[in-house]
Amino acid sequence: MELRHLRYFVAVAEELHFGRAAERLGIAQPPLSRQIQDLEGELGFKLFDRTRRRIELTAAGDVLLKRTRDVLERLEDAVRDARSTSTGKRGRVTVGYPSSLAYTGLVGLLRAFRTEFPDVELAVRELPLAEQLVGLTNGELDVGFLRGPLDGEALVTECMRREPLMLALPADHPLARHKRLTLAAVAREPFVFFPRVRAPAFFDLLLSLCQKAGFTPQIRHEAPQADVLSLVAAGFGISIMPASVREIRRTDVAFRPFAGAPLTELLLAWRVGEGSPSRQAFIDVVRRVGLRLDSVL
Amino acid sequence: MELRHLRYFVAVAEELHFGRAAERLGIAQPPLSRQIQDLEGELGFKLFDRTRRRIELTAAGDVLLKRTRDVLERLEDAVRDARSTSTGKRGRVTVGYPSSLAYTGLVGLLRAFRTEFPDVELAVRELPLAEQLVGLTNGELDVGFLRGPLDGEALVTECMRREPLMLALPADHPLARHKRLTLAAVAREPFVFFPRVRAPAFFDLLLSLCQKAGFTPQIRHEAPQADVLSLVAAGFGISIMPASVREIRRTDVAFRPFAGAPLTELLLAWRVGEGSPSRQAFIDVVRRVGLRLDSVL
DNA sequence: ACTACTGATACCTTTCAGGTATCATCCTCG
DNA sequence: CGAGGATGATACCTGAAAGGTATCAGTAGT
Repeated sequence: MELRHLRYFVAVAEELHFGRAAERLGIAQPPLSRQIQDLEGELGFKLFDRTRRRIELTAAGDVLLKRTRDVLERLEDAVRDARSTSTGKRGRVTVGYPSSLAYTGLVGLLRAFRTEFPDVELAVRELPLAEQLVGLTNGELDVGFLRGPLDGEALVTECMRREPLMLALPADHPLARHKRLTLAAVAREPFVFFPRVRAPAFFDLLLSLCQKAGFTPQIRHEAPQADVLSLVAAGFGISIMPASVREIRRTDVAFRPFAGAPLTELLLAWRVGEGSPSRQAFIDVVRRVGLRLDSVL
Repeated sequence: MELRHLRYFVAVAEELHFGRAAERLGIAQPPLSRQIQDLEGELGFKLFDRTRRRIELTAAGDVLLKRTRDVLERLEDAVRDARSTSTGKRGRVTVGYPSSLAYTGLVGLLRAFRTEFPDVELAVRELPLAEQLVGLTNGELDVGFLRGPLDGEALVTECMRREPLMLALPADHPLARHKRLTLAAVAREPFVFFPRVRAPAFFDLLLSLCQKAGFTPQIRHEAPQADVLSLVAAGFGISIMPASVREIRRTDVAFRPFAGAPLTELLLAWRVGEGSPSRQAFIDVVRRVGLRLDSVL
């Protein structure tokens, strides 16, 4: 049995006239008769009573007609849905992001995406860089925002934002009086960093900065990214962070530029090769909308 | 698009391997590849990512797979249901019957039918003969039980029961003392009959019986079939009824045979030509089980 | 680098859907 | 009641396309 048989059957059942049904289907009457006969033969029961001049549906034919209409309709829906999915109008995107992005652009971006693709399910997960790399590689994440540099992963990256690193220190710290600082000036201060495993390349970048300034930082405390700021505010030490973290606007932490502060890149990354259309749609929106700082807090 | 494409697609999607899918389908691999390509071409989007050594479903393909499985399943169900209908295992039968049958065989018959065809919907309607004829002709009734004689309707009939007519008179009527009567004996009694339009042929049969006995009955009261008995019981007059009405066992009505009482036939009737398989199943059951008197009251 | 495996391509064969001509039947109408 | 027209079925032919065989091309694993 093929869809052809079903389509023909529905046409004949609706017209109750082989000639008109054939015309509607754009074929001649004899082949239509034969296809219906073939269908009846395969099914093993009659669909039409051909007694008298007019044909009419048998009880079985009537049942099959109703059900077949439903089946054909569902099939059309299925194709429509699949097509929507193929153009990214439907689907699911899983996005990873570092904690620093929560207040500095992510919300506006997600809002823009949802406006344009309301039927795409969005799953956002705050993850440290290392876990994002794992997720992107094994397919758990479709895209990730992460801070460079990356050392040779099989990922496509696009730079979304370029910003200098800044020194973060308690607002009441003596050095906070200076508008600008040098790394050498804070060589003897205790530092608060995130655990190296969370983002080794970025961690090593910070270390090498200190090395170049002629010292090795005393790392007194480690904390998940989001909590580093609180530890700094509480006076446990100072830290080095991307400039956008200022946007959180904590009054108990002072951000100060320092000499030789490198630019870091916030990257949008995804696995090479074909991805879901929804992923592509998300990437397109990010490219178009960018990471405008959210006007919150 | 044909079912073939869908079946092939499901096979490939499940195996994720053209070779194995082709083997499972019993065809060679190249035609399978081509059919999938054709399907993708017609749909306008890719169903599989063929990057690397292994193929995998695209997001759209995944959507289509789930939906297609559902569609194919529903189609199978539809065919199964239609087949059940074609063999009378499913469907609907509308049965007409005269009020006299309610206590004299119908219940047992319906019980037997329901046991054998639990999925066939039964609609039974108590109808006077005239309305049954209309219903049988226009298709509202599939089968009808009715009392002969019939004058030349386009119906197939089978005699289910043959029984004599009897005189029905109030239990306390003086004539009720006799075991047997003659029509002539009741010539001067008032009669209670049903309205002629309800069953003209049967009505005329009764009239002609009286004529042959040498009198014209005084019809004092008319009543719908079921109520005739009550009027007789109440002493409004006497009536003539088929013997099986005795089964109602009213103690206030006496039934007496009379000389020259003709046999009447209770017929099962249906319209000529192909009917629903359910109708045929019903007729078969009636033939097999017959109209055994119900053991009720 | 070589081999084995996978899907794609090229080309041929065969099947069958669809076309034309015609038949059988039944209904209608004079 | 006979003629004509309408309807679905049958017979037979043609062409598109489904399926087969042989082979290519790319990749992974040794």
